[in-house]
Amino acid sequence: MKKRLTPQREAILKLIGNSDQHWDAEGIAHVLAKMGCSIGQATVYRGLAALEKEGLIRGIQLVDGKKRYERAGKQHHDHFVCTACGSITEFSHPAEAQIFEHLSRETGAVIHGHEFVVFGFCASCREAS
Amino acid sequence: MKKRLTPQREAILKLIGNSDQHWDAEGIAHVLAKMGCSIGQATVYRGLAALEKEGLIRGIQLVDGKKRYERAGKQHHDHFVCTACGSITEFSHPAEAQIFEHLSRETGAVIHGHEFVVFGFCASCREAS
DNA sequence: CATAGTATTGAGAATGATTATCATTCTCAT
DNA sequence: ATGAGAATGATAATCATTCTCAATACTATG
Ligand SMILES: [Mn+2]
Ligand SMILES: [Mn+2]
Ligand SMILES: [Zn+2]
Ligand SMILES: [Zn+2]
Repeated sequence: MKKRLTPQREAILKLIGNSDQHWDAEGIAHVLAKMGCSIGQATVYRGLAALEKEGLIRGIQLVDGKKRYERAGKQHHDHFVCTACGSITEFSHPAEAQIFEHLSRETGAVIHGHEFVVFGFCASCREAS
Repeated sequence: MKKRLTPQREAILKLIGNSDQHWDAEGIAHVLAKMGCSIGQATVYRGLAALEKEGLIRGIQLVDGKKRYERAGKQHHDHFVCTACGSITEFSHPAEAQIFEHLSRETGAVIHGHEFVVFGFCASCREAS
C-alpha cells in the first residue's frame, strides 16, 4: 500500500499550506488542539515527516534545535532570524547559485541541499536596542 | 573574579587548537578519557562554552543536532557535509559578502552571524554510488 | 598566613525535541 | 468478508545538553 493522506495529515497540511509561517511540531499540535482536532504528538511528527517526504511541505533547520516546516512551492529562499524577537525573514540572492557551482566544480561533490541561516537583529529590534 | 583556564579547559583547548577537526562534546570527552585525563561530561560542555565565549574556539552547527567546535583563528569559511561518509569540507566564496551586504541594506537588519551548510555526496562517495 | 567569597568540578537528575514500541484501528484490493 | 499493510495514540526510550548540589580550588584581602 501507499502513503495515505489521513484526516490528521490533511489537518497538518492545511495548516501549513495556508500560511506563510515556519511551524514546529509543538506549534502545530497546539493549534490543532485548540481547533478541536487534537492529534497525538507522535502522529504530528510522523505526519510531518510523511508530508515532507511526499514533497507537500518543506522542512528547515534554523539552528535552534527544533525543525520547522513551511509550505512547499515557494521559490527558493534562505532565512534571517532575529535573535531578539525571533522573527524570521526570507531572502534570496542570485550569487548563491555561483557559490554552489563553484563548490561542486572545485571539489567534485554533488550538492543535494543546503541550509543557509543568517542571524542578527531585525530592523525594529536594532532601533530598540 | 574572572574566567579561569583550568587544567581541564586547557586540555580541551589544546585538543581542538592543535587539530583541524570539527569536534563534538562526546568526541572530546572520549579522546581525553583515552589520553588518561578524563573529564566529567558537564565539565566538557561548560568548558566548551567558556572557551567559545573567550573566543578561543569557534562553535558551529551542522544540522545534525550536535554542536561542533573548531579552533579559532582560521579565516572565515563554510562547510560542506557529505551525507554518505560524514566528511566535512571547508569552503568559501567572495560572493557571500555581497549577499550579506544586500540583505542588511534591504532589510535594515544587523547581521551578527550565520550558518551556511551545504550537503550532498563528496567526490569519492559520488563515484562509489 | 587565615579566610571569606567566587569559580569550577563531577555525579547524577532533569530537560526538550524527537523517535521507537506496541497494541489497536483503519483502508483497500481482492 | 478478510487479510496485509498503514496509521494512530499512549507511553517509553533516545540523544544532546543543561541543571543541581555538595565538594574543591583559587584569589584577593586583611
Ligand atoms: Mn521560509
Ligand atoms: Mn570549519
Ligand atoms: Zn527582531
Ligand atoms: Zn563522502
